Amino acid sequence: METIKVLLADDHQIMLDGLKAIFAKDRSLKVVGTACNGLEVLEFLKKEPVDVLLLDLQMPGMDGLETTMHVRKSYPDIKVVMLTTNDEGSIIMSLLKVGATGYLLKNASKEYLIQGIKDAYAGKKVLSSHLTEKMIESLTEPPKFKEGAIPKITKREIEVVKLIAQEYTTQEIADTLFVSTNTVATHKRNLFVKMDVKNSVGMVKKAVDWGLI
Amino acid sequence: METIKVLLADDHQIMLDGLKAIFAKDRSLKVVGTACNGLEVLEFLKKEPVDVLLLDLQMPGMDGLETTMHVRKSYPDIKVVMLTTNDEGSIIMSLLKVGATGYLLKNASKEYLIQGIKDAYAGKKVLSSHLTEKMIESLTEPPKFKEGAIPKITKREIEVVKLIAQEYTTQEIADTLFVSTNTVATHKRNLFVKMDVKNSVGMVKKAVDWGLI
DNA sequence: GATGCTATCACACAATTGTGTGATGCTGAT
DNA sequence: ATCAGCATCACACAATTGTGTGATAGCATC
Repeated sequence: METIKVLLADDHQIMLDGLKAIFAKDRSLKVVGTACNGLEVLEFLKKEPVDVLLLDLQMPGMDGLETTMHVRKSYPDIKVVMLTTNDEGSIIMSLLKVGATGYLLKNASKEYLIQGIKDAYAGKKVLSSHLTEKMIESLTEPPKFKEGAIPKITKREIEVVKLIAQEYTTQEIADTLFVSTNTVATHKRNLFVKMDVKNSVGMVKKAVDWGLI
Repeated sequence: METIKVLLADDHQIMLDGLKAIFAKDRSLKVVGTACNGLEVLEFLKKEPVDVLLLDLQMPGMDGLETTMHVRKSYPDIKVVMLTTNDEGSIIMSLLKVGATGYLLKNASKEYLIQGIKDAYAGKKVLSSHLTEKMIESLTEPPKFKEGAIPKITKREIEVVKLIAQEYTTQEIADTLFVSTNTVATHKRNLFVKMDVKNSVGMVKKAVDWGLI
């Protein structure tokens, strides 16, 4: 089996040392370098090939998210695994969207970490099972938490929001719903207050957030 | 340990029989009824309490997705676990968003099924590990496709988009970026063309879609 | 050094949006 | 039967947005 070349990035030296120690025990992994921020990572990549990048989410300067974006762009074959204490669902989502291959918690066991790197190298998406939960929750729950504050939006109002989101003009909405522009304007007016936004842009954004659309 | 009351719904009698046989082996589960479509499920729920609903995604009449929505609305405490052969990421997402607690494959092992029901009952989100992969992919891949068509948006233009998304007025944007309102208007104008939208609402929506924000 | 792109600005005008205020009929819940 | 909430409309006016048509200057690339 060939050796997997791993690059570690974390702004805490202790963490780097710890990880190196952990990976040193496994013959199939080799830590080819370390970096303490995103820029150093990019520098390193210019000089040496890397298979898997283990990246801390929180770093000074260029953070994990931004670094991932850059790396994905220039080196699409490198697998990026995020390593962090953070377990906020929405952040995980952003990362996966940006193209991270995996997302592990810092308090994962040594074995889990090593396996995670191997899986990532093999092209598998890696996610701490605990995080899978979180992520699903971030999809499932939002409607509940956020919506604690969600006011009742009328059926009619939702129709209006949807049409606005489709770039319809007040006039066009009025025509579509067979009401006067005044009525549509009133609906919008009420929505602005209910949703606590200043204009249609804010309204649509929030509507998407709230899953109204 | 109290018994978990399970309601099975599937349009194939064989499947129902098979599931009943599987669950009969476990003392902590009790199949209190079966249904062959969504309407029957709702009928049953009116008469008897149920803890976990094991639902086939494909059913004639009211399908799993629709049934889930109805059940979630009227009986928010019932855990809905989807059981299906389908493993399309995007569908899973829809289900989870609608409030399904889990999603299992029909070819899962008996043990896995039983454990899945128990986990769901305990409030855990259940997802076949194979499906987790799929789901993540459905989040990861889309951006790649879409981006083929994404035009080059300038750094400055992105700043403008972001501010618009924050409900800033053209005047406010101008003040923030220390340029004239004319300049901002021009940026917007160019963005409308590049992004092929009619107004700020469409622009912001598309920007979110494209991950520009 | 021509060309293309970005960023900047002007000016005017049309179109749309947002606000203030007030009103009517209908419906479902109390 | 009353009352709250919804949907509907009017009218006027301010504010903002969107468009048409230029123009200039910097910068990179070819």
